[in-house]
Amino acid sequence: MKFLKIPAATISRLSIYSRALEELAQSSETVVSSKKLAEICGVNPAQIRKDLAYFGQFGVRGVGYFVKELLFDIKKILGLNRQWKLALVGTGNLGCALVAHENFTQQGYIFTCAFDVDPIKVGHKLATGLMIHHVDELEEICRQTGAEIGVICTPPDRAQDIANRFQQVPIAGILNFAPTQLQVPPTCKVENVDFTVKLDNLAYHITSA
Amino acid sequence: MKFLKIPAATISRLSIYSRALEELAQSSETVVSSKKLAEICGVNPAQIRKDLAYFGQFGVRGVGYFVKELLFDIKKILGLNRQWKLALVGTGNLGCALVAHENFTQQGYIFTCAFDVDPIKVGHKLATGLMIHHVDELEEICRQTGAEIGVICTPPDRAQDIANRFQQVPIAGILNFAPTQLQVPPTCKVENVDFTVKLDNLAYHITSA
DNA sequence: GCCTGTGAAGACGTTCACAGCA
DNA sequence: TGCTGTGAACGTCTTCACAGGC
Repeated sequence: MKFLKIPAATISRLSIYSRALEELAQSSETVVSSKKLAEICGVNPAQIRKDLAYFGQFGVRGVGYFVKELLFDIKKILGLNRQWKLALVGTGNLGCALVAHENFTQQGYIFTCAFDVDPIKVGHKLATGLMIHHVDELEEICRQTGAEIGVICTPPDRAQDIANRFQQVPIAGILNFAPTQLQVPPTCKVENVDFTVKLDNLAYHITSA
Repeated sequence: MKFLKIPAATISRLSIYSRALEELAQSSETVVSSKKLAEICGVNPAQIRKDLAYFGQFGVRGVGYFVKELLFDIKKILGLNRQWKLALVGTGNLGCALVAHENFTQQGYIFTCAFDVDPIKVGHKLATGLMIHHVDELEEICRQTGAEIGVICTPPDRAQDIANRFQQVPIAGILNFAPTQLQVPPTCKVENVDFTVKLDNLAYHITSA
């Protein structure tokens, strides 16, 4: 079924299903129907079945889905059945908050290196013990530590330069917190996390309500 | 033209256009074509014209758009021609990083109050001077400070409770950083900022590339 | 000639409705 | 009976292509 093009929205929902299933597993639920899972995740039940259908058949007709099995399968689909090594660039408030964020580690995302341009920071360690290197060493240290995903927490005017350097490593994915549209080759996947856009959405909806 | 239903994606793009136009204005560009703006924002030129068409006619045929005028108009559409008061709940690493975030203030988003449950934090001030109140006082202080948008930076298991309390204020919009699907009445608009979902997207795309 | 504004066409994603099976 | 799996219908968003106007 890998031939069909899978909607990006499907992947995001799988991630949400996975979280819901983890909670269900902790509540010792063994079976869940698409209807119940849909309620928890706030989507249409048919949507869940369609999303899963892209990857195979995971349920039992008349019964539903076995929570642990489905969780395992979804994690495998998403590639979460292993650890992912992250490289942080920009150790400001936000960058530090991310490194300290427990959810990441729980889900198998590990920061293996951190970078900054501030000479006062370079050579020192973050609260978690992670050493801060100068951005000039980015390519070398990323390769040494085997970083696979880059996390950009720099001011917007520095972000594109960092994205370019990541291509030299090369790094396959970038999580971009800088409010800029990065230009990268198609071999590199970028996901933007854009607080301001989200706030603007709220402002618009409140204004025109 | 307000009768037509406007795609959510259009609003998000307007926000991105607005940022691009701000940069153009700073570079002293006076006119921009949909083609050029599209390149900067990484979208189709027709998309930009369609997005704007929902709200009126802003360009000059054969010429393009006047940067400052269009910027002004888009900001007005989004409701960014005024200040917005934010209430922060959860003063962990992430919450503190947000309060300190300069982009917010620049765009007219101001934190007017902060809350936590930790008795060690309550009564103290954040680095910006913002006093931390106990969550029990949320409704009262939000009303006093006129907070319009709530920002949830609590652990996921506390997020729904906070969302409920926000309804009592009432608050019209929530920016939710907790990895949970909040249940709220239709009068309250929620925007989720979900790092883990984004990382999972990267993991998936890298894995199945 | 050039670029916007926009109806029409096309692509895409979601929901329906029911067949298939425990 | 109950719930999954799925083709078909539907609705939405994006892109095309060209008319309209500077």
